[in-house]
Amino acid sequence: MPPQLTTTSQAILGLLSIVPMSGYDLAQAAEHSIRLFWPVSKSQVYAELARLEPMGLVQGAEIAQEGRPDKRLFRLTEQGEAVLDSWLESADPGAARHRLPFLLKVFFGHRMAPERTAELLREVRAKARAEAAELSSLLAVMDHPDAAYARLTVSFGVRMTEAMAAWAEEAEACLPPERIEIDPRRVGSTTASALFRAAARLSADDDSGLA
Amino acid sequence: MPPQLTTTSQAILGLLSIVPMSGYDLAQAAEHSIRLFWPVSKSQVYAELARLEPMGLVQGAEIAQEGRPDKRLFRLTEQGEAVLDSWLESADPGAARHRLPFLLKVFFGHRMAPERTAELLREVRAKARAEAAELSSLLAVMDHPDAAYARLTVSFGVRMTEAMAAWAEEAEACLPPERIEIDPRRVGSTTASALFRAAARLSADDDSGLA
DNA sequence: AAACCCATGTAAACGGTTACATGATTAT
DNA sequence: ATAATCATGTAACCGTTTACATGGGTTT
Repeated sequence: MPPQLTTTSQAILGLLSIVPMSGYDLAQAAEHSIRLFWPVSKSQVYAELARLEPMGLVQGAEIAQEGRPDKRLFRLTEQGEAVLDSWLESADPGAARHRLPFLLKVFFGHRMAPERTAELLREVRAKARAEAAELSSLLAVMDHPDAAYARLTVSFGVRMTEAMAAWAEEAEACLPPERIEIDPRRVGSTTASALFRAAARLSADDDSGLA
Repeated sequence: MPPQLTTTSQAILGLLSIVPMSGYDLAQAAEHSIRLFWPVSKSQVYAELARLEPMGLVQGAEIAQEGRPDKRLFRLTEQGEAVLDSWLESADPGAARHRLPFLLKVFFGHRMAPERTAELLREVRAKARAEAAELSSLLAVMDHPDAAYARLTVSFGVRMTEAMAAWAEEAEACLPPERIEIDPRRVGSTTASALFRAAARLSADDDSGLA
């Protein structure tokens, strides 16, 4: 019973379940495949390998090379396969985490003239459209039947970026015509209540305020 | 020139730009408003306040209370407002980061019978649908005109969760009928190449393999 | 009686990123 | 000449989370 593997550890095991690789290869593979939904930095790859090997989940073999540095080729051990598979087999999607600075900026839109937020929204839309296009053309090229699962993750990206672009467009049209003035001095403001209580999934009545 | 504020710092400033609040209030407000796209834990709220106050961006005032613990009410200083506004005014959306464990599981679907992945996908769809419904009913209740920007962030959530559910449904239908067998022993496998080179946005030819 | 709300923090760990360090080979 | 590729790592830091600590008041 390995002492609590992180999702990143499983990611490393998973990549090694495709081909045996060196740390260098792993870092590149991660960058070119799972980066968009589970980034793994180069240093962390080496750190993970150093953790996983003594646990017996992974095994490295020194490969002498000439003309370039020697390397250690890592492969999944049987124990490693078992650990990976037992993680995969639980249908638990795990906790998704998002950090989207631009939504913070939108949320605080009351500080700005609506045109500022509109500009931001156009930026968001442009980026989303560009990414959607890139991913779509990637999808078109991924015709190898064995890449079925990889294609699903890319099509996820297409869906999300398209939805994002659509939202940004709609949001721009929904922008208030005038700047929303919120005076923090107005203590117990209905605005603050509306903002904070809303998300609390509670009643739609009462306006006694926060303070 | 404050020495490099984090996005979380800006989030605290932003919340205080709505109403002056105690650390406790801030933590709750964050939990009930920006949590889905920028989570801030209770401890971190206090840590941020302790950083922001000596920088002069925020100022706390002791409020004596009876019947409950005293508290410190924090308000934005003029300098704090300036810092917040200059951050908001740049139309840079910032770097979005996602961590979606279920996409990792999908990506490694070749380890499992397709039915296992199908189960996962159904789980994902159910969760997404539930969240979409919750956010939609939230939206319906957020009718206060001053909550316009907050509503945009919620409608973003609706869009994303709906897109996610739609993807999960489509993905389930796209699942390969048979398990994809990938033998890592087959060094230089075309599969590995297809998976890893694909995302590199490069040529669609050549199959010399990785190793 | 037990649990939760208000209110403030500290301490420790964790997961992860960035920068640094080294060095041969190959491509531009 | 310069930069990029291959290859492996270390060290320091950063942002964040979790658990701990305390204590009166209110609600169930």
